[in-house]
Amino acid sequence: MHNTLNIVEIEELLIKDIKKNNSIVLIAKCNIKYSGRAEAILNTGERIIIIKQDKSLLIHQPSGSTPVNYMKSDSSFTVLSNDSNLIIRTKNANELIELNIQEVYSYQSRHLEDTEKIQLIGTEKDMSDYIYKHPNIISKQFKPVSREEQTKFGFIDVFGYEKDKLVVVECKRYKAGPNAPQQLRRYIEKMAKSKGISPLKIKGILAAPDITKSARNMLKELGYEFKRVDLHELIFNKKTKKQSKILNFITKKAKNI
Amino acid sequence: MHNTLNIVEIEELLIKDIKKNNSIVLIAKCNIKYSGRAEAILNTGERIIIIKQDKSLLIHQPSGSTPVNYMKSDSSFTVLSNDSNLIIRTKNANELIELNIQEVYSYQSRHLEDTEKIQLIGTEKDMSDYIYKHPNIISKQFKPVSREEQTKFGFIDVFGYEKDKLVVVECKRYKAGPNAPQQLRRYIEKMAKSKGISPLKIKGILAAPDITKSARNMLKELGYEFKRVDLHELIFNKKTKKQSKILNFITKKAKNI
DNA sequence: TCGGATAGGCGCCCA
DNA sequence: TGGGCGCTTATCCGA
Repeated sequence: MHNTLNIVEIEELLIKDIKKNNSIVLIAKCNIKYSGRAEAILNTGERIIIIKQDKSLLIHQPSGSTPVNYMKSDSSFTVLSNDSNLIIRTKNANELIELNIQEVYSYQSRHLEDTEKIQLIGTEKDMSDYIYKHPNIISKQFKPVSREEQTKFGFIDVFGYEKDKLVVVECKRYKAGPNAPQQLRRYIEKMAKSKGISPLKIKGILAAPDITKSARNMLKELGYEFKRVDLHELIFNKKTKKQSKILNFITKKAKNI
Repeated sequence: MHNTLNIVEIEELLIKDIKKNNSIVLIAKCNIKYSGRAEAILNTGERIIIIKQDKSLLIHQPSGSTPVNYMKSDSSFTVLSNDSNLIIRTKNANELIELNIQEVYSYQSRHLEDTEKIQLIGTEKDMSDYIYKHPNIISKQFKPVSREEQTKFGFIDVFGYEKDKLVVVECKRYKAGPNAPQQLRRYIEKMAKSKGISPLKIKGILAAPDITKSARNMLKELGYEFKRVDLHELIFNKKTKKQSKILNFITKKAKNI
């Protein structure tokens, strides 16, 4: 039997740390009820519980990368002990979690200082930027006009023309599925309607590294084109300063596990 | 200045705990590089780092409910110390995270026992089940035939007929957006094509608690119907045994924070 | 394994 | 605040 921490002491710590806007990590045996957008129960097991200083709650099982239960930031917390159990009730506008803790194996808290934001390269936005700057990968005639713009027809990744024909480009970072041709169709039909022209007058291009078979069929039936564009390849073949800095992983002798 | 733990000791603990398939939680100051499906850097800040026993990695900033960096389960871990820094390198097939830890404020580990799975009620599947069992909420004539079935036309939520007219129902748990009418359209067109009939011969119904204005316009243009169905209301008005058990939250006097 | 779709999705941006 | 949409989406389920 492992050591477990005293429930009443943990209760005091929790109340103090939540008030002080500290982040808290518990390792504990608990069961959970959730009521809100759906209803859920999770029977007793050992989990990692995080209460962040923004008043969000995360409960993680020992496997999987998504939390099994969670609450958004700015939730309110109520703590009480009951015989040998510790109950944490977390509420926000329409949701409620009741965490019933039987045993606490570890309790850690600290106010965390972190003002940094992640810098991410290789998103769909980067892909549409790339196409905007290198329109020849779409076609020699393609002249882009706008990118990532919320037009009155909808949100179009890259928009431009070839000679006198309008062109709408929809980008996907990964293999395009059946939703992609539909999205393209929707933008084109809205644009055609708005401009009072036939949708057939607008060229649709789906730019993605790959496409599923049924999506390809759909695209063909709709009269649009698939253009293979693999952002990852383009980045690796033509590293910018930004990327080369990121990719410059230090390599040293290491203890492999 | 807070106490910080000895980097070399932490290195030893990490190697031991990863080998022993323990779950590990660190509170530490670190910076992070990621390379894989995208490229990312995150400069130094104080974070919560979790290495789960399934060999997944999660790094959480002090706010927000999604991890800022992460790796899937079954990744491999390499630990090394370098002057006063601890480096954890996590790899899987196509991805790499390098975690450079400057200070460790807390280290906890334990093998967690948890065989439970969450039981969830109120999903879209529950909604299509409900419609299947209570077809009158769609219309008096509606006779459902199948639900949640991967037909050769696609994955249709509820399928049936009214007298001699085919009916396709698409369910959304919350307010339907512009994608919903398109999805309905896609299923109906595929079905029409497959059966060699006109899409106009098939009735399309979008069942959802609400719909955005532009989605409503789109739906109208396509000749489909919106049917307000709010699963949450239905569940609350007509609690089943399962739900009433879940919703039976213990109410006791509590210390509000 | 791939494909298709949901998610208690989350988070971001923009009207 | 709501709408629209990408996400290192993750996760589930079926072919």
